[in-house]
Order: sequence, then structure tokens, then C-alpha cells
Amino acid sequence: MKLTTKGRYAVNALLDLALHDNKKPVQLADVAERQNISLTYLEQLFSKLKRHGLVSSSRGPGGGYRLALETDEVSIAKIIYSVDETIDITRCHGKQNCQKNQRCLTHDLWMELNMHVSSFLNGITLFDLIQRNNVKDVAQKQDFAFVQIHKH
Amino acid sequence: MKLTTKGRYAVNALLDLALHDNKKPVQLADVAERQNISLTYLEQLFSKLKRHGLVSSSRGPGGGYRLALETDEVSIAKIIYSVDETIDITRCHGKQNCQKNQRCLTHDLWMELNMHVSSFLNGITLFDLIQRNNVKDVAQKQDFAFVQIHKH
DNA sequence: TTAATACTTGACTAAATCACTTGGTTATGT
DNA sequence: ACATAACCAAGTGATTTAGTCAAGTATTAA
Repeated sequence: MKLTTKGRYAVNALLDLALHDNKKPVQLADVAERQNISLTYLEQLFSKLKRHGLVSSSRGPGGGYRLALETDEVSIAKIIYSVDETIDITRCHGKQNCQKNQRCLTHDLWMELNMHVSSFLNGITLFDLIQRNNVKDVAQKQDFAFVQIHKH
Repeated sequence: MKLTTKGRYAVNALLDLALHDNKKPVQLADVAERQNISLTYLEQLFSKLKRHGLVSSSRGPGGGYRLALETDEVSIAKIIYSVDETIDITRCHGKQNCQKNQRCLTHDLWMELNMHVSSFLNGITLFDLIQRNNVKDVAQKQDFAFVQIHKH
């Protein structure tokens, strides 16, 4: 199972996008600052997210990224899959050749865990997260800090 | 989240131990052969399993390893924890300093996923696995192959 | 038209981790 | 004494992570 900062960054960034999407595209530099992610690293992630159809971009001054789908169409699993390739746990990736071309003793156990995790991550969307009070709170703090720095 | 071959090896090996424990200690070399794991790598894993009190050992000829607990006392989570240290997903490991000393936007999401996974793995023991028909089947095949090679 | 802004691509890298291997030492039953 | 099997320390090649760096291309406000 691969679940590292890459996937977490992607979810945080898309959630930031969803929270700040009002008519105008959101600039990656702002997302990077609010979410404390390296800009060039974020660019790589968004390139993947765009390839998978989760975001759209517009260039030039005033450009930036927007969600390509409604927030309730974007599950966490989809995001992680887009940047991380897989949330699979088994060595054989579902094929049953984990050991000497046979199933290993615990093949089915890992398949079950796979199912648990992916149904959990499939069941939660950006829309769900936006509704949450703890998410709202954190987002508000981030926005406040952002405005403090950029007013002059 | 760390869930690699290390954890899978440990579960497979302990299950093998449980399946072959009848009065005499089981030799690691046999486990290694049946489960297709490098012997010296297995030794390293069992050193950790022993430190965590999951197995006991006896040296010398006729020596080997045995389970130190009843099979229904050994959860999969315990095994993985013993060799893998953690099944934690969050960057901050439960502390809430994932981002600039604050919770990140998705802190609670990852904590929930943590809980799901660990309650799943806590809920399954070696005893449970031994009962399963698919485990019995695989074990039988492994034993057959093992005997074929060692009769002479 | 052009300068500035914004996105794109690809190569590179330090550090960490994985899945081992090598080469021993120590204890014990016969 | 000696074969056996656990125990231990250190090293290693391959891969992955989490980035950086450099050089672009596209768009548009002025």
C-alpha cells in the first residue's frame, strides 16, 4: 500500500481548490503557500490530476486551475489513484501468483483489507469534507494567515 | 502507511508456525522454504517478533521457534506492528502539527482511515485465519510440496 | 506587439527505505 | 567433540520520495 505525502498533498490541494473556487481560477502559487507545499512539486501533481481529468487549467494572466468536476463527484480514492497509481496492498496486485505462482497463505486477507480501504476512500468526496466543521475551521485559519501576509 | 512484504512475510511465517506447531519447535529453515522467504531475512523478522513477545525460541539441535501466545491472542495488527513499527498514515503521527504546527486540512480524514484499518487488522487473529478454508487449502498444497522434496 | 504571467516538460538529486546477503558468533542436544 | 540451529552486525543494490533546477511554451493585458 502506498499512502504517502504525495497523496495527502494532492487531497489537501484539491480541497484548497474547491474551497477557493469562486468564478476565477485559483493560482497554484497560492495553493502552494496556503498548504505549505513546494510549488514545483505541486505542479507535477497537478499535471497528473489534469491528465486524469480532475482539474482544468487556463493560462496567461489571471489564469490558474479549477476543478473539472463537481465536488461530490471527486472521491478521495480518485485523487490518490491519480497521483499515487494504486492503493493496492497485495504483492501480486490481485493476481494469485504471490508465491511460486500460487496464492500465498494470506492472499485473501490482503484482498479484504484492500476492499475495506478503497471502499472507505471511495465513500468520501470533496463535498463531504467541505461540510465538515474541522475542515472549515482549518481553512479559515489558513485564509486569515494568507490575507495577513498579502495585505499592504 | 507502511504495509510491505515485511509485514506480509511476518504474518505468513507466524501462520505457518501456528499450522505446524505440534509439541516440537518449528525450524525457521522449514518456514523459509515453505513460505519462500529468505532464511536470514526471516531471522531478522523473528528477532523482532521475539522482542515483542510473540514467539519463543530454543537453540541447538531440535530447537526452533514456537508461538508464545494462543493463536486467538495474536491479531494481525500485533504482528505487523511488531515488525513494521506502525500502520499510521498521518504525517504527524497523531500529533496535530502536520502543517506549520497546525492540523492540516485533512488531518481528521487520515485519522479516521487509520482507525478503520487498525480496527480491521485488530479484529482478525491467527485463530481466525486457521479456520478459513482457503488458508487450509493453500497450507495443504505447501505441505505436500514440502514432503515431496524431503522424502528420500 | 510585447512583456509579464502562468503552465509544461524533463532531467537531476539527496536521503531514505526495502529486501535482502555476507560472515560470522553462541548455545545446546547427542 | 560436533553438528545443529538460533542469534547478531554490517553492508549493499535497487527503488522510491520529495523534492530542485533549467528551459521552455501559451496566453493576454496593456
